[in-house]
Amino acid sequence: MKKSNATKSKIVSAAWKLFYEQGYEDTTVDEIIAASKTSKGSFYHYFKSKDELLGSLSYLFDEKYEEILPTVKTMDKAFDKLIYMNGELFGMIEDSVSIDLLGRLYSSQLVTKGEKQLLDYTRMYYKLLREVVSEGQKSGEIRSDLSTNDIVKTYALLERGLLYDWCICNGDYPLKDYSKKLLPSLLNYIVI
Amino acid sequence: MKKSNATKSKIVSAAWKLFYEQGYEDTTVDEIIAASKTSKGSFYHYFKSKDELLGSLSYLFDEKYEEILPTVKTMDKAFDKLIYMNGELFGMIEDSVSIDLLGRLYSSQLVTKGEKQLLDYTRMYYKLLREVVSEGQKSGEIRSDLSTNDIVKTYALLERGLLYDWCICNGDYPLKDYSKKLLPSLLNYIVI
DNA sequence: ATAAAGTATAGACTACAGTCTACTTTTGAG
DNA sequence: CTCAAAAGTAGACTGTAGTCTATACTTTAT
Repeated sequence: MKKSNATKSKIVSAAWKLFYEQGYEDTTVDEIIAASKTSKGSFYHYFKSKDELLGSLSYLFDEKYEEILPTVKTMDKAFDKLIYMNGELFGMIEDSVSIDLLGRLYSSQLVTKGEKQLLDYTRMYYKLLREVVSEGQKSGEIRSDLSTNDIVKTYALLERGLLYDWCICNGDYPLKDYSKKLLPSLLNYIVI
Repeated sequence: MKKSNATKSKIVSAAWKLFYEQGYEDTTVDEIIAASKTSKGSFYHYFKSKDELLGSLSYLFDEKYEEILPTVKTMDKAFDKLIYMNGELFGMIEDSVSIDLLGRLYSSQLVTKGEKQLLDYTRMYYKLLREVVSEGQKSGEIRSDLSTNDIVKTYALLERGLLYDWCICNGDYPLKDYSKKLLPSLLNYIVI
């Protein structure tokens, strides 16, 4: 087990390098194992499929949330926090995530037999959302006749819907701006 | 061109039969052409890919809309029409569409190089939505500071979001009921 | 120390989506 | 009616994701 993490991360970094250089589809598993000097056996030991490797893209969202956490703490309205978080996330996605890879992620999460990282409720993404919503409920700003989890699930559903749409339209409109126009209206139903 | 439609529909019906019997993934193109007594050449003449064939599932939605059209006409509020249409559609999906196939459809539409049937704005689905929204705007029930198309796009986005979520959760909650709770609140922003 | 069990690596092999090339049938312009 | 272009059919072939079997390395238990 000693070398395990070394091998796994060699695979991961080679894969992401290739994905960004050539696109997901045009990168073969054989290329990944050649570039990382590993083998099919190792690759499929660590990942159920090529898609599962792609799933780690979800955790990029968490890094962003981690990064903006301090700023979020300084804001007082839960509603504003949510809008701000969405803006930062979508801005980051627009600027630095390949739409090909994002689309592949959303596509593969629907059919994968492996982990569904998008639904991993232990992720920072969900943790922070729960916190913000729960506080908003305590302060009376957000309705309490719905559970925190229900509201978080709905918020996540809306973000996924926006991202799904952006991907299926090949990113031919500005994601962050579009969401800025739409999300606040949609979220109105959670405030009192 | 005489036999063309015959061959195409032999392929289509064999394919759907097999998809429902064995699932999408477990049905091979070779099986489809064997069952339909056609050939690889024909298959790929009519469809860019196995996924494109799956795309015709979208048109099932249109049939439903066609079916409920008379009832919709009898209703007066645009808002009620939209909610009713959604209920009927989602009810039909819940009852008679395999979630495996729906998930595959939503998955493949994100990555297909072929037609994106979900975005085919000539479909009955979009036609009827445009009609309802446009009438609602004329009667002053729906806000007119947004274009009919923008509102229709948003409505479609929400439905896709709801369906994406239902698929990714493996259909482990009742789609129609869930939407009945959520959609009216979300749609509030389109009414005056 | 050594055996046994568990974990990791290797690469040959398989299954299947999709391509390619050659052939056949249909269409329609003159 | 003829014949050239277009549309359709056939199946052998290719590329690649994923499987399988064999071997090597690591850990734990006695």
